[in-house]
Amino acid sequence: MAGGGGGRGSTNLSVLLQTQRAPPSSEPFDPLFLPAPASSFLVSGTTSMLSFEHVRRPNSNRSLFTTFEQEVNGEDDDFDEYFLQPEKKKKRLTVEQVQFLEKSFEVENKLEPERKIQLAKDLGLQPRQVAIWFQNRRARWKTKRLEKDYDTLQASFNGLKADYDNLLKENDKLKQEVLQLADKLAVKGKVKQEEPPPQKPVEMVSCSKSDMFDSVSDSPHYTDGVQSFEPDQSEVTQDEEEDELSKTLSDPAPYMFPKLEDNDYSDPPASSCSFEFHVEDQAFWSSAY
DNA sequence: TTGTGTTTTATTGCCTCC
DNA sequence: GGAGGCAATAAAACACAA
Repeated sequence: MAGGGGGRGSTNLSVLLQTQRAPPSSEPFDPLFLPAPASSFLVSGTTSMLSFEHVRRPNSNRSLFTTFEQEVNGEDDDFDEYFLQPEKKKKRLTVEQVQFLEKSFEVENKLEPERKIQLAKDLGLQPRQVAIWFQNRRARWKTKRLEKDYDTLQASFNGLKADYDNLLKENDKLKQEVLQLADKLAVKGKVKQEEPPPQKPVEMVSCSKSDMFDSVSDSPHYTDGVQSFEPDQSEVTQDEEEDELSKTLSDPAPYMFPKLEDNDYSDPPASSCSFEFHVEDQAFWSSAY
């Protein structure tokens, strides 16, 4: 390959064409910057280069410039032996060339050989230059992508960290509440120890109540095939209620009725509780059969 | 004009794939 | 083993402040 030297061991071309923009008037004419047909430096039908800038690389025997045809055909010549000039190592591509390459890069950031040659033809560049441009462009793209990925990860990390910090604060707050409530409980416990101990802890009663009775309505709810009903509590004090509950727990029979089986149409049991068998329901039962 | 930092072009050496 | 890709690097070209 042209200029690559080093471990590439490729085409070993020695003559490179200068392919840059039209140089300042003080510089030699740059033939390849013009569209191929307009390039006047090429002797028709040959690959000879007789009138263009011709320089060597510092650490290579290769000239900076070669014709596209030479690169493609693998030709070389010894003209560079005669055209040693002050070094002009690198030239920037024109804005138009770069824009063209950028558009091509957007389409596909890898370069197949055919595409490389076509681009080189279109731009008046060496295929090697096109390849180098794509390589460098990929490197820049990769760097930018890494920066973008880093920013994304950083933002994600910041968000998660904020969430984590909030959770820590909330956790601390809840711990404080737990401690305060525990303190209150301890104080209450001391006070109650001085009084005669209650037969059943209040917590247990309330808990049992909610298990036994629907907290929303006074009507009984049906539990696992057994109808239970709530006694009229209007005349029951809390102590009595606890006693009743104790009874319930020890002997629930008085508060339970056998489940109505599908074929059991007997009247519901009369009782003094709030469980009522409404007239409409009776009509329903009688009409249903 | 010059010093300095950045960008772009190109080289080199190594690696992988076919 | 050759071709091509990539990372690291050199160095020219460029931008810009002082």
